[in-house]
Amino acid sequence: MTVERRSAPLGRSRRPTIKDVAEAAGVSRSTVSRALTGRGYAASDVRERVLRAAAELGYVPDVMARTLKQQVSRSVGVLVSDLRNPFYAELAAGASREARERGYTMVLADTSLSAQAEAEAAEALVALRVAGVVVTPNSSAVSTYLASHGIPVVEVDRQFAAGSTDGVVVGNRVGARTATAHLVGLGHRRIALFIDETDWTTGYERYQGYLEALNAGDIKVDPGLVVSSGWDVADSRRRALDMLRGPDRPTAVFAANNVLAEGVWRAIGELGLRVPGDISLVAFDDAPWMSMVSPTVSAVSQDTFNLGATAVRRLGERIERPESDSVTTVLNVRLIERESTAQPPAV
Amino acid sequence: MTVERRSAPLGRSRRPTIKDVAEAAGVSRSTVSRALTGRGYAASDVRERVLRAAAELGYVPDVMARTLKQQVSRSVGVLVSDLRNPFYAELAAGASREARERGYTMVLADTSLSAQAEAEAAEALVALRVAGVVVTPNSSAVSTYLASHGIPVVEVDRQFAAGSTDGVVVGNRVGARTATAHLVGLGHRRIALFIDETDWTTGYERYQGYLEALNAGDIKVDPGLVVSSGWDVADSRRRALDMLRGPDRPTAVFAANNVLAEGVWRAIGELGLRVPGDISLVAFDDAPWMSMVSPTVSAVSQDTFNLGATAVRRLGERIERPESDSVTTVLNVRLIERESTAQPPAV
DNA sequence: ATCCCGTGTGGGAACGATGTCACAGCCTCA
DNA sequence: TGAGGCTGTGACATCGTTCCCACACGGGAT
Repeated sequence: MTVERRSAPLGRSRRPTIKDVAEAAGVSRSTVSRALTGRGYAASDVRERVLRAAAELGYVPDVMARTLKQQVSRSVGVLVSDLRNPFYAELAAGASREARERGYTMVLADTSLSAQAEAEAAEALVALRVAGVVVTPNSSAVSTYLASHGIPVVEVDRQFAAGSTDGVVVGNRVGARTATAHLVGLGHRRIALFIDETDWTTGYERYQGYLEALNAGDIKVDPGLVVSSGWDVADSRRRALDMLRGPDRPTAVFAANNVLAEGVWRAIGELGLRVPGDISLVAFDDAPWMSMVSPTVSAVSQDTFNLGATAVRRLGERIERPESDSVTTVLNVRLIERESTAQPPAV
Repeated sequence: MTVERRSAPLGRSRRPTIKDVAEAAGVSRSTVSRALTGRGYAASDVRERVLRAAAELGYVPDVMARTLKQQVSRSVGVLVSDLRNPFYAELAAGASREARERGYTMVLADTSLSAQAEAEAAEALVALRVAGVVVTPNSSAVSTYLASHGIPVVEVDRQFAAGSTDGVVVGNRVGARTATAHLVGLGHRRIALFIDETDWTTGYERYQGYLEALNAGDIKVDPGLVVSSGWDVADSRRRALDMLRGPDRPTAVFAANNVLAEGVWRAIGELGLRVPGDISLVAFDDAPWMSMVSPTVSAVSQDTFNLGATAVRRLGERIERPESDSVTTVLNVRLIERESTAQPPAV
């Protein structure tokens, strides 16, 4: 790391306040407020003068003062698990755009899957008096805490407080069932499931979808084929190596999210297995790499950007009508069939 | 999109203020403030009582009021171009972690490469009285504007206001030179450069690095091999198809960022060219897919997470000592040699 | 006894914006 | 002419917090 030195400090001067604008325009603070916000009377020539004075001074109303007075801010909090995961990044991007379109400032925190960080972030949001919060929750703690402070919450991707807070999720069960049924339809009977955990709604629903498809195909569930892997690629890769090196390996794998799919993909590559000749692979959550590798990977695609945008939209509605019944919005998913799935190898 | 209905509104009650805590503890507001902030005297038994009362009430100090009074907030703004690009997502993740560690709240906006959105975001940050801003700038406008409001700025990834504001960048020139020299060293003489634009410091430096390596190898620059592509994958892919279908195609391509590399990669795949047999590829900016595809793609890797973290750290220092000279920090990059680069095909 | 100092505590004025309220003009209509 | 209705403006209290200042109390030195 190299450091070069350059010059130049910068002069600091007091930021203009509404009072400065008032003096410059020769009117009172009240009049400036009315002219700028458009609430209340202001003669057109006066309004003109005020606007010009404000522009000349580069006046920007102080959100702190305004919020303090009005007791309601124009910012929303967004809490995501891990920005480095493209899923959450895209979700945040969607939230960001929708927030901007609705005139909200977005306060974003990456909770890094740590309960500690999540709690701190939640408290910071309460302190900021945000108008509402969108969260990809790890427990019901955040929703409960925020609700106790009267802050509207929308849970996105997964739900812990369904029934008492709004939620925006995707059709996890249907998606998982479709993906698994696709494999069954191709003739697979030994289909492994890689999943992170089944306590959350996402994992639970995907697991159920997997089971449903097997049942529908009259396939007995083999618990040895259901791998409850950890969070990261490394762990998933290790578990996949173990399983695929075994004697009685599956002919197909359904990976319940993009991280697990990456681990499985790497393991397959390392073992020199051919896809889909030796083994078929289908993933939940279509990550960019899946359409770039060879063979391309079939995946259940969720519109993640839209997921984030929808959550913020729902939050906006909730803020406007706090007393309405809570709603769970389910976005549809679709299976994209690519090259990684085919008939099982002849025995 | 399906919608289910669920029940339950929630009781709203006034948020506890410092006054409520004071009454509960039987002391004055001043004493509560001293007890909680630790500034000024407070007898230990009184402090105890106050802390307990605050905890019981679930009191969270109002950041708005505090900021209004103190005229300095504990939040920083982060402006990035496009969260959907893993580069910016990772940068934001780094910024997020560093901000949290330093006790700052992060206000993040995705400016979507639109000057309009950027200007709006900047104004929102001024209104929020953020302590400082980290930005991946598109012009010098933001830095200038924020500086005029006395808000410290750190430019990250690229610089438009070098000399007057701090910057955190990577060794673009060295990285590009190394990557190109790697190709030259393998025997390539027709090396194409895909680059977005050369007006920004990133593009300019990478271009210069490319030229330097060619010069060092006594290779005459062929302007026809320098492609100034647009922003997105689709555009880059199109330009790559054009070039690689041509009669006199290059034996190697250096793509100056991950988006351009993706476009080139897709084009190569569509044309059925073999990497590195027919053509070598090296990219600036190591994206996840580059180590997953086959063959894996050689790339100049920058520690993007660290880039974001460093920028926030630098911002923190600047906030503490506003008058010190501005500094440009250059993070080192390194070339990761993978499978996509080899000797040119025998003629 | 008086003064002074250290230790605690409370009163009250900010910070910047909003919005209610009162009121000053002016016009219209009875 | 006086009542009443508009239009337009300014004074002022308020939001929740901080922090300067005044002051009360007790003890030690004069």
